[in-house]
Formats: sequence, structure tokens, C-alpha cells
Amino acid sequence: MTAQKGFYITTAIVYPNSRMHVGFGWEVIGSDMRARFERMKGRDVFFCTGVDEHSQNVEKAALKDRDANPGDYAGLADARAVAKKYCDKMADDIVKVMAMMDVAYDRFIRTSDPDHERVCQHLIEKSKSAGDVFLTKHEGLYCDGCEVFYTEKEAMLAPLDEKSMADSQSAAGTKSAANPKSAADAISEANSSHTADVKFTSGTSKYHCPTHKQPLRVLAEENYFFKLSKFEEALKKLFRERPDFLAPEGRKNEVLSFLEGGLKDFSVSRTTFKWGISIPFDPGHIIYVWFDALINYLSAVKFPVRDASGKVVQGDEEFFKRFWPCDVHVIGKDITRFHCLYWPAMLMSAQAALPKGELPLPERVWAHGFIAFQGEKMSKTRGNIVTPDEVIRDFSASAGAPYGATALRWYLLSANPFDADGNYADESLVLKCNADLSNNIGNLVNRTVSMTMKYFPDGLPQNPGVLPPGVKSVSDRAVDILLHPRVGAAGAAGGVALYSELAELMRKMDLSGYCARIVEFSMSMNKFIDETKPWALAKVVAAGGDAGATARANLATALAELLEGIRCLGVALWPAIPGASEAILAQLGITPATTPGDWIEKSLFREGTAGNPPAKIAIPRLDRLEFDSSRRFALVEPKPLFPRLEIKA
RNA sequence: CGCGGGGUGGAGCAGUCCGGUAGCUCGUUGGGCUCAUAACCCAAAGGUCGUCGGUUCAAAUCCGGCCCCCGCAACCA
Repeated sequence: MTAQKGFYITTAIVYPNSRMHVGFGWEVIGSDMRARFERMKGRDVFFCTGVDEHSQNVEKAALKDRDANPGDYAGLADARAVAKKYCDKMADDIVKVMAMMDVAYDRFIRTSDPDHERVCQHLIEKSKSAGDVFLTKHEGLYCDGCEVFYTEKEAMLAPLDEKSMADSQSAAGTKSAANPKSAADAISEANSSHTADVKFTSGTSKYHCPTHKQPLRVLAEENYFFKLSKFEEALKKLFRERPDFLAPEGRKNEVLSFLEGGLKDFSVSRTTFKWGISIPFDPGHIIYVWFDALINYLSAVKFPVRDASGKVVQGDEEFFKRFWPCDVHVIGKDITRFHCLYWPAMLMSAQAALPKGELPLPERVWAHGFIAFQGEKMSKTRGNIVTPDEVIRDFSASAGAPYGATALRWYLLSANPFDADGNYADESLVLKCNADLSNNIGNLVNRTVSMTMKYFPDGLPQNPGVLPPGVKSVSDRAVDILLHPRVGAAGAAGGVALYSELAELMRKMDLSGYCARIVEFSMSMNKFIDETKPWALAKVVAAGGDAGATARANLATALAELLEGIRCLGVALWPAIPGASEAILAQLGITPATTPGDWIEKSLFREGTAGNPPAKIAIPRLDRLEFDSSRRFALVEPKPLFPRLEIKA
């Protein structure tokens, strides 16, 4: 009998050529929420995120940064060293932002990590030995200005006179080929695939560049290509047989229609710049960034690299088997194609040259939407890119509201459906956080704890289990809202997990739905308070007599139910806003230090951040989420958990 | 005819697949309560569901035409 497979979740890895984007923050926070939820269930989780360091655009950004800050690069001459130094700087910054966002990953991978380089080289060797990577000479129309190749069709748009020049100005804008920096487009356009090592020149052509209006040269170069076309049928089969491979459903059409259009081989090597992993069987070439980047998912979980005799020389076979195949690759919708076509094809190729069954395909790719800023697409040109750390800083600094990370997380997770495009605006963040966190949840905790301490200064007695007539109990409300209908309410009495509805929402990556359930529960508890009127009961208690005794039983029951409801709510909130969850539980006297039975300790590896010792985080146990209103709490004097936010002037 | 997403009370959305009293959160107004973070609870106002036409006893929901907005060139998730 084998142990249950661990749960492996990844985010895409970002280019470190600019500060982190709140859109990527959403991806990471959403993945963190899922990872935390699985950890709460007691699963063995591996959550990986990181940076995609290689590629020409990073090298360019590095050289630019060196020119701007020469002091940081003293003594570094070659581009490789400069790029590495630059990536060190940027990766440090991103790691700091991750920490600010309360993101608890198990590994922060950098594609310059030596183990990854090794795995990457190993994989390309395997594909080569399977016959899927081959050297070929490629000839095309080349623009020195764009550093890309054009097809004849594209080049025909090029103007030869003033009038058509003006016309083509806009036409050129609709072609994807004119982008020398975007890896996505470079790979999708076989004819504009890279900046070539100009090995063979055969003179000028009659074509012109649509952007630069210069004559295009006819150039040829040699590069390694990956035989993507070979996997067309296998990929079609994959989508036929595994409808869940890509989610959400709506993203599927794009991939299927691309498949229908036929697959072209793509080039997987470069020779014009040095910042990358060299091809082991031809060191003059470096591995193209997408081929490099996707493999990080294997490196992160210690993919076993074997020598010729089959002996593992790097990695850990057992560890790898524990986590691979990946359960969810969380990505942005723009890179769906790479994860759904290129990546499975690369894996299928390597499979052929590896021990049988060693490299199954990932279970699922989840493509989330994009975040706009006040309804407009975020872009550098518009200068409206929001970064997570500035949001956190702004709202942490805002008067008396030191919970920027919670505010950002809650807003991103609850206000925007994860599968659709979202929006960011300070005003709506404030509105959402004030409504859900301050008014509903925070106030609920505050009023409950303070009433309990006020009405029972010597401690809440054992729960008498008698509510005023006609009031629906908190446990019934919890069952209605947090229990999946399939399980059935009858289960609650037997201690069936209340979180089944939450688990179902999480399985579907319905993060905002999960948050909405919790808010709904808190609203229901606020209603419960108004229905039971504890302050009125307290007056009857004070008057004494039989009525007083009954009122006292009602009061104690109501408060005991509320406190337990709040405990469940606090635990359920942990994946989304861990800091706030812990603050809520702390008011009930539940902290990782004082209640070890309610928490699991897990260490995170955080490999790749050199010098960082493994960090330990304490995780609430979801199996303690059974509603038990006889539980006793050691209450702590309440103070507002979520001060109301205000827009800064 | 390039592709895709969307147009539902002031704002943001659900409902559209499987036609049948138009629902939720925020906001507004009135009331209640006083345990609480000007919070909480109740109630009300406010929508010809983009538009025109068709099918039907009945359409936001099905069919067809049209209009408008947003992505799909680049920096950028």
C-alpha cells in the first residue's frame, strides 16, 4: 500500500525584468489559497513559484540597469554575469513581495538554479535521443531593426512609397511578428522565431520591414527545433479523453482551434545572446526560454537525473514520485497554449527516452483571467500598473489599518471570480474590505467576545443547550451554508465535516465563491444575535427568578454557539487571509502555541533563496471544523480586527 | 463577414445550457436595536433584463438582424 500522493501546485514563473504585477499577485495568492486549503486538510503539499530568468529581454533589462546603476555591477564585464547579478536583485525583491503578501511556498525556483539547469539539459537530451530535437537550417527575411524574421506575407505589407507607408503603419500593428521581445509571440510565429546568429547571408531582398521601412535581408541560420508536429494526434487525444485537463471550460476553444490549424515545429535554441542554459550537445547554442521555463515544474520536485547506467545522479526519485504529476498548474490565460500543447508534447517526447511511467502528464492546467485597473488594461505605456507591495503599503499605512496584506488578499480573492477577468480599484477594495471584513466579520467577533466577557465575567458556563424558542441555531446555519448538499444535513450531528461545501468550491477553484460562503455565514451569525437579543436576556437574568434562570441558560447557549461558529469561520478563513484568521482565533484564545492539537506544524523548504533556513508555518486543522458548541474558550479582550479603511486623499 | 468576452434597478454581479413570480452584495431612504468598528437587524424606493423582429399560451432565457463596450501589435500576468 502506498501513501496518498502529495498535492503539487504551481504558479507560472515570471520574468524578473520589472517589478511584480498585481495580476501575478492574484495568481500567486490564489494558488497560495488552494495550497493552504490542501494543507489544512492534512495533505502533503508542495507549492512552487519563482522566476523565469533567462531570455534576451531579461539580458537587455540587465544591461540597461547596469547603465543606470553602475555601482551595483562593479567588476562585472560579461553580459552573463551582469544578467545574473540583475536577476539576484530582482529575485530578492520578488521574494520580499511574496513575504509581504503572506504567500507560503515550498520552493521559490529560479531558472538559474544549478539543479534546474541540469534537469533542463537532461530533458533536451532525452528529446534529442527520441529524435524530437534536431538541427535545421532556417532561411528567412530578416530585419536588423526588429531582430526578427518575417514571412513573405507579412513583409508584403511593407511600404515602398509614402502613401502605402502610412497605410501600413496601422496594418503593421496588427501583426504579431513585429515583437522581438515577447517570448510568446516569438515561439508562436515560426518565421519570426528568434534573433539569429547571422551565419549565412545571402543579400538583400525586395521586401521591406513593416515597422522600420527598411529593406529586409535574406538570412539563414542554424537552430535546433522541437518536433511539435509529431504530437498533434496525441494532443487531440489528450483533449478528447481528459476534458478536465484544461479549466475553465471557456479557455478550451482557443487551444482546440489552434490544434485544428495544425502544429508547426518550433525552434528551441538561440545563439545571439548568452543568458541562458547551454545545449549540452552543442554548447554554442542556449536553450530557448520556453523550453527552459516549463521544465521548472519538474526541477522543483527533484526530478531524478540519471546517468547512462540508470543511476540517479541528481534529484530524488521517491520525492519526485510523491508530487509528480502536478495537480494544478495555475497560469494566466495568455500562456494557455504553452501549457496545454507545448508542455504536454515536451513531456511525451521525454517519456519515450525515460523509464516507463516516470513522466506522466500533469493533471490539470488552470488559466485565470487578467486584472484591469479601473476598467482599463494595465500597461507600462499607460503607466497604470499596480504592484502588490504598493497596495499593501498604502493600506497598511492608512490610519489605524495595519492589515494591507489581508486587504489585498481579500479583495483579489473575493471580489473577482478567478476564472474571469477582474478589476482593481482602490475604491472598490475599500468598499469590499469594509463591508465584509470590518462590518460583518470583524464586528461579529468583537461584539460576541465583548458580550461574553461582559455577561460572564467569571467565564462562560458549560453550554446548557437551550436556545430561545423559534431561533435557528448557529450549528444549523453552519450546516446550511458550509455543508455540501450532497452530504446531507443529517451528517452534522454525527460530526461530518462542515467544510465539504468549501472543499467542493476549492476543487473548482471557485475562490470568490468560497469567500462568499464565509461572509454569508458571518451575516447569518449577525442575524442570530439580533434574533436572540443577548442584551435583553442579560437584563432578565439580572432581574432573577425562574425567568432569570431560563434567560441565563438561553444567553449562555447563544454565546457558546456563536463562539464555536466564529471558531469555524476563523479556521475556514485561513487559506484566504491567514493573518486575519489567526487574529480571529487568537481572540478566542486559540493560537498555534497554546493549542497544538488544533494546528499542524509544517516546514517549507524555500529552496532557491540561498541562505534562507526552512521556514515553519503552523496550519489549522480542518478536521477540527466539526461544530462543537460545548468547546471552551479562553477569551482575550477584543479590539477591532479590521479598522475601517479610507481612501487616502 | 478575423477571433473571443460582455451589455440585467445608481455601482458590481447571479440568473440564460433545462423558457413560466427578475435574485445577491454595495449604495440610497425610512424604521428598529444598543452588545459591537457611525457597526448590526428590518423595511422601502429603484430595472420595458442593449436594440429590432420571430417562435410560443408564456422569453432576460430559444431563433434571426442590428448597435455599443472590452481584450486579441508593443511595454505587460
